[in-house]
Parts: sequence; C-alpha cells; structure tokens
Amino acid sequence: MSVKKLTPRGKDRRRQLMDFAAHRFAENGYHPTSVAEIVSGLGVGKGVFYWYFSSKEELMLELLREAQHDLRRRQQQAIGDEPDPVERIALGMRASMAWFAENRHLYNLFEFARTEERFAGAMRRGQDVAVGDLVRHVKEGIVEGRMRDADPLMLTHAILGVTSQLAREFIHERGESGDSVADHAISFCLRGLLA
Amino acid sequence: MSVKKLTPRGKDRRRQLMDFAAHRFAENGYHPTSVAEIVSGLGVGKGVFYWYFSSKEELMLELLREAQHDLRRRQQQAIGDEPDPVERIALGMRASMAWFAENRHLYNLFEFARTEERFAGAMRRGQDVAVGDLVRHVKEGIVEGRMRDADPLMLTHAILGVTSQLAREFIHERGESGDSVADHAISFCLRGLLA
DNA sequence: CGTCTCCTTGACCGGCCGGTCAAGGGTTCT
DNA sequence: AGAACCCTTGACCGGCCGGTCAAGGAGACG
Repeated sequence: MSVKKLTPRGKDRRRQLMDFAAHRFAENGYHPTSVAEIVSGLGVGKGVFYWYFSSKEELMLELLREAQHDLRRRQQQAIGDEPDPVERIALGMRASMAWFAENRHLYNLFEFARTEERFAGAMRRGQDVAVGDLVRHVKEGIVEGRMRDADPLMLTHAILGVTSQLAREFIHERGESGDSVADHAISFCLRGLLA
Repeated sequence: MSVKKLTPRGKDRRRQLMDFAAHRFAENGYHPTSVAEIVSGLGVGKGVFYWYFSSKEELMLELLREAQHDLRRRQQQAIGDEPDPVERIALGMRASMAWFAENRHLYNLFEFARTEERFAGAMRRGQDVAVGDLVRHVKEGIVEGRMRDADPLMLTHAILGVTSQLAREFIHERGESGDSVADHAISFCLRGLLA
C-alpha cells in the first residue's frame, strides 16, 4: 500500500498550494495575502511557489477557472437528462446551492475577482457559460408555454440573482445548509411574491 | 457673485478627493490604487490627502458610508408615504436601479468592500438597514394577504438578489438605463417565472 | 558509484506603498 | 504691519511585496 508522502511533489504540491492559497485569499483578501505568507503557511520555501506557478496572478486565475468548471460540472450532473425545463432549472439551483455550501470560501473569491479588471474577464467568461446553459432552459420553458413570455435573458439573470444572493446571505454568511435555502429560492423564482 | 476657486479648500477639497478616489478605486481596485496616484491625479501633494483623511482605509470607509446613506435616502424619498406595500417595494426597486444607473462606478466598490474583512462590517451594517426597510413591506404585504405566506427574510433577500444582479448585468455591465431594467425586475419579483 | 532530473531552499533585489513631517505659502484676522 | 490659522508641499522613511536565482538535496537509473 502507498503511504502519504511527507513532502508531496508534483500534482499533490500543486493542490496543496492552490487549496491553501484559496482559503487565505478568501479569508484575508487577494492583495493582503502575500506569496511569502502562503509558502510559510505551508512550511516551504518561496521557490516552491514559483516552481509550480509563474506568478500570484496566474495561480488566482487557475483557482477561478477550476472553481467555475467544477461548479458547472456539478450543475450538469444534477440536471442529467431531465426533460422538464422547469425541473432542470430547479435542479440546477439546488446543485449550485449545494456546491456553495461545500465551497463556502470560494464565494468571496468570486466576488472579489469580479471587481478587478484582470480577473473580471475570467469571471465574465464563466458567467456567460452559466447564462448560456440556463437561458436555454428558460427559452424552452417559454416555448412550451410553461413560463411567462418575458425576456429570457432578464429571467435568467433574475434566477441567478436570487440564487447567488440567497447563497451569500444564508449559506456563506449564516452557514445554513444548502437544501432548505434552495427550496425557498426555487419557489420564489417560480411563483414570485404575490399570493 | 462667488467664483469657483482654483484651489479648493475645506469641504470642496474633501469632495474632490473622495470623488476622484471613488472612481479610481472602482476602475482600478482599492489596493492597486495608491495614495500617490490619487494625489498626483489631482495635481496636489501627498500632505493634502493626510490633512483630510487619517488613512486610505478611513477614506474608503467614508465612501462606503456615504454611498449607502445616499442610496437609502433615495429609496425612502421615492417611497414617500405610499400606502400599498407591493407598490412600496416596486418604488424602492425602481429607485435603487436609478441610483445605480447614476452611480455606476459604486457598484464595484460595494462588491469589493464585501470581500475584505475590514470593510465587510460596514457593508453588512448597510445591508441590514436595507433588509430592515424592505422586510417591513414584505411582512405587511403578507399580513394584508397580498403576498404569499413564505419566510419574509427569504423573500426580502430574493428581491435584493434580483435587483442587484439585474443592476450589475444590465446597468453596470451593459450600461442600459435604469427604468426598463426596473420594470423587468419588478414583474419577475411579483409573478415569478411560471405562466 | 556517478549522473541526470526534479524539486527545494532562502538570501537577495528593485521598487513601490502607506504614512510622516519640517518647512513654507495664503488669507484673514487684529 | 504682523500674528494666527489653515492648508500645501514633496522629500523622506521603514517595511513589505512579487519575483529571481545560485546552490544544493533526494530519488531513479545505470
């Protein structure tokens, strides 16, 4: 049997660096977290960082890409081949909530990344993919007469807004579980406020 | 008649610093924008900055407080003494959209501030006020039987989520006008997705 | 054993950053 | 005039930051 190496190398090291940096960035902020802090937190020399990543910025970009990719996979897996567009939207929202519950720290990372020009591009690309996925379900729902005939892009962003705000407030901020929040989010999106 | 001073003093100087800094922070990021850049952009010496503000952080906090205060005043002014809780919510959303349209740059500032511990407190306080205002209308709407009997806090955050996401995407990002976006946001919040 | 490759070390560098302060200018009082 | 007050200047400081690099393991292979 293989034993855990005391000094990981290769991909393990990379993971270690990315995980640790992600947590520090999320808790402390990207700029206030220095490369020196990251490596000393892991008990290694600075050269290790620059062996695996060409810059702090590159590491950040990789974190963002990976997280977005992971979130999307989670959504698609949850949706599977569900035929009902309304149900697909609900499943996607539930999957997003669950993912945010399991990766609480990444919420801050996403939010920060959107505010800085050099990371905003990556975030926009990721969001465009999410919007693209979701808008298809919405359009289909409208065509099938299941949903109101409003601007699909607006509806899509409204759904994303509900999901991300409830994820922030109740999961990220208050530490509640994903499932109960998802139920509320879904019923709001489907039926709105009015009685 | 009084003429514009060539070298503003007192409150004018303060305003000048705050406005310029807010724009630089929003476009470039808080950390990447140095105090040196701010003062040289205004063509003044560094001492001016530290005459009016005790630190870069304090200036930032003041910007956040002022912006939140201004946004809230705008909402309250729009709502006036409207008796219908549903209409009050719609008026508040419309006012928020209009405010974001007129202060596009502040969106990034808010978003960044939430991600850094030392500013998160101020943001939370501001949001708590907004939630407090809004949740009252929601509760009243439920009591009056105008709205679905769901958790008022969830409904409130869902409304905020729709508002802020649509503001970000269509006003901040795409530069559309506030009014048309507000209509979509309101109708989504009231009636949801379903036909 | 030598050698090759892969990884690690940490002192070091140039540069920038937030913040200080002694000195002086401009206005407005008396 | 001259004193008092308010504002402005910009050189300067200590410290930290992202990034470099010569040197040196540690294991694999022959």
